[in-house]
Amino acid sequence: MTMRLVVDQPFDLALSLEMGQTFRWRRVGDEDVRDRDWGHPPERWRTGGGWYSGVLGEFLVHVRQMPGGMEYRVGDEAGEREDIDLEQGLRDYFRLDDDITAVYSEITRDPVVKRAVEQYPGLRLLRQDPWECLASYVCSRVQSIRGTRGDVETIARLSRRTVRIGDDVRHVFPAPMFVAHSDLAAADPGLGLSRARDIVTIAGSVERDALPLDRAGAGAEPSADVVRRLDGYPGVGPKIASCVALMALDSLDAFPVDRWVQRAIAKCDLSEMPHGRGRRSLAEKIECSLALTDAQQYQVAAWARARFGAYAGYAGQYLFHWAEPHKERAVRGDCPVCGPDRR
DNA sequence: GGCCAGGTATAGC
DNA sequence: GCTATACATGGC
Repeated sequence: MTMRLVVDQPFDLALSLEMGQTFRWRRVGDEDVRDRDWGHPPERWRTGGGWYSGVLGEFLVHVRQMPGGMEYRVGDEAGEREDIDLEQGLRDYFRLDDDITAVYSEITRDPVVKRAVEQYPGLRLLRQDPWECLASYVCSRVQSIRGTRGDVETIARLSRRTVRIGDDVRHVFPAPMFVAHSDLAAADPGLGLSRARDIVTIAGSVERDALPLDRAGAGAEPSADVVRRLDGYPGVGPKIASCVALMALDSLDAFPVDRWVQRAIAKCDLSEMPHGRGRRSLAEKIECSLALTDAQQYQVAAWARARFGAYAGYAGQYLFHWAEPHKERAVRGDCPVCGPDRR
């Protein structure tokens, strides 16, 4: 049975699912979600009508965009559960109760963010499962989005628990316990030893104490504190910690700084960027795409909060997405201070 | 073969 | 606290 969900604000399903904030959605019928050619105008990649398959908690869901909202269908196991409010579950996952118009009016005060929003309207943050989000972003460490998808799917198979809609069979993402006592490195050689080891270690830690990933608890404190705590997991630094806080723990002002966001920020007015203590100013390092220290990433996040406001994380997602198709490599020799980029 | 990918940990200053 | 470097794998 297919059901409808009304969405009365900008909402681009394909963009929100495929841009690389989450890694387990697939187009139904395709073997894989292929990387889009983001450089083309939106008409080129907006699928409109195609079904997507994703696993939310225990359930398999298919969704597709329709005029005025979206349609969805679920597997039998979910259809039989009358205690589950699927529609509300989807509204929560897609953050449809966020007032995206209000978000836009906040973050588009910055002209660079404004351009990004105008180019990719309807890009939404998602509210992901914290443990899956954390494991996924450890996989994403210095890896392509495509490769990350493969690794996350391999971890999912560890649960050995499948759900299906028709021919579409997917795996439920395993609880930390399964991963903690698995040989992940053997299951996924492509993941690499260090990432596999970190994920297994984190799984054990979360199995013993899931409090750092508790959404309700995180909601009560400043995002900077949430991020700092996640930063303590092995193989997790400021960037991954910020991603989890933003995309799973409702810290909408968390601001992950990766290569792309750093490149995008270079286009912003950096006059208010703190100088930093190093030989080069923080602004210079950003303009020249030099590596930032952990402390400097936190300084940039604080700058972003001051500049973009309480929804700085939304601004960051638009900047991430906007930077990628431009594919401008770091400054490349025209930086008077640093010379050729060395990142 | 070289460069790149939604970074992090570590040694050395 | 900052800088440079190793790390591990696959795609182009």
